[in-house]
Amino acid sequence: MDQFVSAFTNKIDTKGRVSVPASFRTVLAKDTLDGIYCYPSLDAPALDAGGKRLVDKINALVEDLAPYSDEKDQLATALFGTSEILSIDQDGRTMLPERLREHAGITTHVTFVGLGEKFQMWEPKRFEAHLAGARQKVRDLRKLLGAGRRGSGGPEGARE
Amino acid sequence: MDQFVSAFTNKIDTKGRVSVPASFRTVLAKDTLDGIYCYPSLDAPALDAGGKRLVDKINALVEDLAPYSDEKDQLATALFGTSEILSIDQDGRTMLPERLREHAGITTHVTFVGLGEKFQMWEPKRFEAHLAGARQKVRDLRKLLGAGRRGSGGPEGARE
DNA sequence: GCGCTTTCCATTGACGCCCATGAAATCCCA
DNA sequence: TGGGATTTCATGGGCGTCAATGGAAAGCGC
Repeated sequence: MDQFVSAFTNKIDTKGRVSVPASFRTVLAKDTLDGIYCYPSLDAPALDAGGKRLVDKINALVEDLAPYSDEKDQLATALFGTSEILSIDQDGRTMLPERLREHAGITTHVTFVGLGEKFQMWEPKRFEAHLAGARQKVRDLRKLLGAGRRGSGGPEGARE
Repeated sequence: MDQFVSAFTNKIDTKGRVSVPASFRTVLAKDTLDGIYCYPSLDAPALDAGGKRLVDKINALVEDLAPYSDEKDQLATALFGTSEILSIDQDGRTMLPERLREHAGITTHVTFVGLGEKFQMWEPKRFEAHLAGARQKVRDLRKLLGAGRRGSGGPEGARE
């Protein structure tokens, strides 16, 4: 598997370490830059994270802009300036800097959420709320799109 | 990693020395001209800095302009004329000349901000404000960019 | 000699590396 | 197919190393 899938909640220990879910580590190993590329989500109290693929994507975005343009510097500031390369120790744990923890409101536990080519880290309670909202949105959307078909309220195609 | 990433705030000591963040030093070491190439940002109260790659890029930019044109002279003056090569001592510290500190309003602390191929130095408070603006701008920008692609919620318009 | 700059050394706290433990999942074999 | 043995994972803690910072010592010009 080369995608981040499913959700896991792990504990932050007294030294500030958290285990990265084993399955995520496997994905990162194939896509690595020797660590986790991580930055605050722009519009959610969460952290976006991924491997080299994610970095390449961001680089492409920035490279597209004219050199020495205001936009380029601003984009680079918002992306690279707020990012961190999180190292993973040999036991598969990482440490979240204060700045990142604060953005996500993370204190004692972290929920890792797979989103395919990247993943997010959430404060567990907040993620629960976020998920509930997201699922409601999907239900609404489906009503509009798939008025003809029916899965009714049934099987959850998502995670839980 | 061969890019300047993340942000660090370090202190200027009584002798005017500041530690260059270790991760930046690593990048510079691979890209070195034995020091830091540094000049006042053109449109921000900050300092732009980098290694050989940055110098090459600036050269290319200048060379692109018509020979003997006013633009070329002006750009060359604005960039090269105000630049400095900052040395790094064996403990990884450098010293900012008065002229540069003044341009950025730097007094007791310096925030080093990675922008990928180069980095900037800011007075911490000013950077905070600048960052808030940059993030907002990127949010707006993304709405524009993402509007054309996949129906709204699709993953990866940019990030998030 | 005196002030200023540059090199070297010392401190402290953070982080990486190593090993240990216990729980859960997996495997294996009767 | 069931149950014990083995492996994988998440978590805890001790310890050495390195980075950031402060201060002392040594070179240089006036």
